[in-house]
Amino acid sequence: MNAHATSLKSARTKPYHHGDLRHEILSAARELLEETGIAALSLRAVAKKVGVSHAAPYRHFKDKESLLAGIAAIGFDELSAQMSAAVALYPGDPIAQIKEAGHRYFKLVMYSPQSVQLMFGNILPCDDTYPDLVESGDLAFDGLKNLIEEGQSRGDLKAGDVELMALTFWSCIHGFSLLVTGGHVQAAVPAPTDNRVLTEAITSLILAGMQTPE
Amino acid sequence: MNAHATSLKSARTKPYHHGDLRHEILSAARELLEETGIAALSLRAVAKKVGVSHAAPYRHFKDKESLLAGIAAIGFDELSAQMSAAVALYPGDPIAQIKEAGHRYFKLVMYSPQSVQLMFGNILPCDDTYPDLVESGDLAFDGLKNLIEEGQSRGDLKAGDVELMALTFWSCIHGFSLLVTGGHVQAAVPAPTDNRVLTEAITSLILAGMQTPE
DNA sequence: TGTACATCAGTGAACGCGCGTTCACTGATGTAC
DNA sequence: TGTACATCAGTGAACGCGCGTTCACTGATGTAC
Repeated sequence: MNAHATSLKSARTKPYHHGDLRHEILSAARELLEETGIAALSLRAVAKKVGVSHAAPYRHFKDKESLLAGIAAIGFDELSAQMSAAVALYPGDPIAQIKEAGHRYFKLVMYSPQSVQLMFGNILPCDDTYPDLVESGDLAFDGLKNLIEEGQSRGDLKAGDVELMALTFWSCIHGFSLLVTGGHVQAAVPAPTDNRVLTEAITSLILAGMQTPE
Repeated sequence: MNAHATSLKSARTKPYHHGDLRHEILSAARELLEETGIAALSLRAVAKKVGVSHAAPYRHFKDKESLLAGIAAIGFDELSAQMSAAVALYPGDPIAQIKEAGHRYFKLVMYSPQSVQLMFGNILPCDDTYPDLVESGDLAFDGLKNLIEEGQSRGDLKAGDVELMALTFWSCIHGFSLLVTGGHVQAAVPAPTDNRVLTEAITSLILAGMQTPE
């Protein structure tokens, strides 16, 4: 067995230096977060999942809250990416873009409800400690406002307070998504059980009040 | 000092038997919950706040989760009371009743966001362990559906799927309330800052799509 | 009315546990000569 | 290319802490006679 083989083997089993521990920690933490909930998420469990000593994360994160902020940041990035994708999918059609954005927002909440709770649930200090997070949230909201403005200028949407219309739409999708992940919708609405259909219906209903009559 | 005075004094300072410990525990727990959040709420802190040994709560609650369920139940009772009050305030006017209910829902979330999180946030097992809770949630939703049906039969609201309309309205108010308590609305909407006005505006906007044109 | 006794409600010590964080360390890596 | 050394990344033992829960107990209450 030569030196090369030895190094390969040790690399396979347990290299001392990890390579990309920060990202692996974030990734494992996101998985654990969704499995266990925010309250039960511990740095030690994350380190264990990655296969690293429980002190290792402190090389990459100041403390536990800083790790949580990192997770939230990824969530906001994901949200922003989904919104962009929705816009790209229906160029020049703001109504379709808004509907698609709503559906993607919903899917994101379904897929990672605990992350959303972390992003919007007042868990992290909102003030100034993590300015990036506030900015990310604002950016997503600005995107929605732009879509509504575009819809208005094209005559697809009624005139009206853009902020208010955006907030109403966001509130509705946000609330609906949380109610579904909270398990309160299956009980309330026996049919249709297909959430894709339900999201579509709700989105249409709320847009109905904003769209110009044909 | 006779026996009566002694008993009075000991009653004032520290009676052995408490009288209504269950309710006092629930009350203290609700306050602590709103102060510290669900994750940081501990049975020991509740007992301390009431001024009782940390084993005493186990006389009245099987375990911590059972106490949480008790808090949630109070929250649902409160919600139900507010909805009834809203209906009673505008007899025969379902639109006004719905608006008032929305505003009261919002105020309830503002006043006790952590309780709401406990009620709707999938913290307690939703299945069968606490059937009262599921039932309470359903009752509130049924009330809303009744209002919408009444609005439809009076010609104030458009015909349409009652479940869907109720769910849309609920989602919107729920989401808006959570976004406000999460601190995401002041940032997004600089004015109007008065949440009463904002709630009214949102409620009207969402109802606009459901109301019959005059 | 008084007494014995069962029942109830709260006590305080103790259990084991997992947590966040610190710290002196050690192994790996890269760089200057 | 080889060697010395600084820097970096991860280790594992240790810290103090607060937690949920149990348990034998004790003080208070109510009831039967």
